[in-house]
Amino acid sequence: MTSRSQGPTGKRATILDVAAAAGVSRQTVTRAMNDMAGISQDTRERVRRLATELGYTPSRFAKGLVQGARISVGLAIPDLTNPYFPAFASSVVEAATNRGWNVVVDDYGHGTGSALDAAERLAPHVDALIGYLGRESEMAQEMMGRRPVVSLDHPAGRSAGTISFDYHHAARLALNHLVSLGCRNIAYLDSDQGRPSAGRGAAAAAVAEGLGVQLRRCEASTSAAGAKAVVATLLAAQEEIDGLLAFNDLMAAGALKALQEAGRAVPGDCPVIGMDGIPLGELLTPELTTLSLDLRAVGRAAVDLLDGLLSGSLEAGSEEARLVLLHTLVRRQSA
Amino acid sequence: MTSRSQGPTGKRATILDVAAAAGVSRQTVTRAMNDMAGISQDTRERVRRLATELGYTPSRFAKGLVQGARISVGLAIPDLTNPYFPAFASSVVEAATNRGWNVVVDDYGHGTGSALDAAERLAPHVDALIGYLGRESEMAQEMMGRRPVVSLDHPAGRSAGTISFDYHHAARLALNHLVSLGCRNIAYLDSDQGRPSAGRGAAAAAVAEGLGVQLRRCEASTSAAGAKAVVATLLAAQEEIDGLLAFNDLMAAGALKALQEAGRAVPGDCPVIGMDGIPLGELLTPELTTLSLDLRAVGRAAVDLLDGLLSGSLEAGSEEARLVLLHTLVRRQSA
DNA sequence: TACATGGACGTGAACGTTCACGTATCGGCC
DNA sequence: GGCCGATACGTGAACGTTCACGTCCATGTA
Repeated sequence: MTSRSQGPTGKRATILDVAAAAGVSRQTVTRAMNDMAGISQDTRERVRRLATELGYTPSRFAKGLVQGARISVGLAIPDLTNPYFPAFASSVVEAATNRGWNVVVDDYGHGTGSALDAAERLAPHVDALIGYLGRESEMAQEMMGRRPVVSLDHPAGRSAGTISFDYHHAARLALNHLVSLGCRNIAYLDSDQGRPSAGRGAAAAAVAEGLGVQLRRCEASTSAAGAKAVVATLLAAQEEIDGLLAFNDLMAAGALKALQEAGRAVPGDCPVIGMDGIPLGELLTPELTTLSLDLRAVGRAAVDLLDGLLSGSLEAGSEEARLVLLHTLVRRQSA
Repeated sequence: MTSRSQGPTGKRATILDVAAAAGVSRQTVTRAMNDMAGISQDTRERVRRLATELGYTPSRFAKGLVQGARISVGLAIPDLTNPYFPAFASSVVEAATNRGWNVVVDDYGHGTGSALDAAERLAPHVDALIGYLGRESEMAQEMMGRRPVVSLDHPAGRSAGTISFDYHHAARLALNHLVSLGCRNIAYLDSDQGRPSAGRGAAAAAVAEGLGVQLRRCEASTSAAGAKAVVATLLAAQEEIDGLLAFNDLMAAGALKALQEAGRAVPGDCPVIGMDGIPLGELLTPELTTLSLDLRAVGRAAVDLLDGLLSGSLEAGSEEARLVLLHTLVRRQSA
């Protein structure tokens, strides 16, 4: 309102406009804007004033072109609405910021989009990619060309780096514990899309078989509400369930609700174990026993990996670029 | 490993390298890479193959410089660890993606950083800024120059756009309800940093005075654990509290825990009301009554506002660019 | 034969910076 | 008077694309 000199209409002001207005050359404007030597205090201030007056903002493209800009990494996430992912994203952003990197976030879950859409959107704008890409990590790596992709929870993928989890180890921890509590008819509440973590259910089944335990697998949408509904019908069908392991903590929370509403005591009648250890678990009643992951460590690891790949100290696709992390059993009240 | 032609060391391949390798001109490479007309199928494929072989990735800077690139907006967030912010961020990302915009996320909370640090990091890389910036929104707008800043929860700020909340309205809803439940000694559990929402406590106090109700204000760190600790000591001190309103849902969750551990029934002995309506509330026991905000609507509104400002249909700093949203009382079990 | 048509390609210019120089002016010193 | 060193500025080139032209050649057409 005050000065509409260069409103949203009309071309944006360039360094030359400022130079002309100040009656100096490009280079002097550069010197003024970037606090360089070789310019008088007077000129510096005058140029600065003129610059803000004209609404001049240096073009990040021109700057990037000539200087080679800071690294910017894409973060492809299935669903920021599931508390697991913000916890992870938060640590990625922190680690990246510490290195002076930018993070461009894409959430491909809210539509019915695929990870590939996210990769496609991000690819032209980033120097590297981190994400839960599932089987689409291959194509994503292809789209990124030489630029490294760190893909989580998809060990089979051919991305430059990989972070995955030992689900057999996790399942052993959980099932051993449930068995030690006396559970014999254990339900495994799986995610129906099985998008990234298809391995979880298979591992649980394998371990259960090894232990000689009955494992009833059922599927629900990856949300508390979905899990609640499925467990409710399971209980209504008089299924003999005396222990429950869930695909993730959110689904465990839904299961807890269903058990509670059905009048089943937890852990008394049916111990419940969640997975991944999101902060939410501690707030539930009863507090959720879970296969915990140090989520901040996961984010840090992803960025570390990327750093190695970008700097060349780690070779893309090599053994050292494939990390496997372990879950820990955190005992709280629910089991 | 297969072909290290242009590893991380050595300069990156440019369009000219590809052109030379293919024995064609720049323009032909452009035509091949961008699916343009005026090129034979043979050449297109050959160039493409050579390009991936050389690890050629078009420079986003050069491209942006000549074409004027997609809009990218910065999102400055205090703490992705607090479930409120991912819920908000998620809707911003969705709305932005729908418009073909990029979102660069910065979480300034994990260090002891200020919003200004985030703005400083983002400013060189984005065309606009959305964020919970508190009083630093002024300086942030200054750093951004003509580029619009939409600042949340800081109505006094001089940013181009503003989204704020009517806390008097919210406090009336909550306190009226508590009073109608028979509460007379109500505690207001405030955030100690009061970073963005300093207005919440003041509004609650004012409304309480209007209603002639005793309002005991106490402060805790903005987390479930912090809230739990403070409420626990409050109860241990034998304070006569028969109702509680919390700064946000996360703190309400902590309060719930403390009440439960002190053997106080909720809502029987002490109804509890949270604020903002994050999804977490439904998973608690008892389910949390809250002053709910349509979080997805907040994000959409922010992006809409930005769109108006960028397109020029909305004037920076004008009345139309200052939105005020209302909380709604969602009754669940806790009050 | 002359000339238009169109497909497949090439070339100068432009985008907005910064870098590495070059130049003018002034004061001081021998 | 001549030279030196600062200080304060200006200028060509480069960064890697795309755009708007131009060129060349084969094919058809009158």
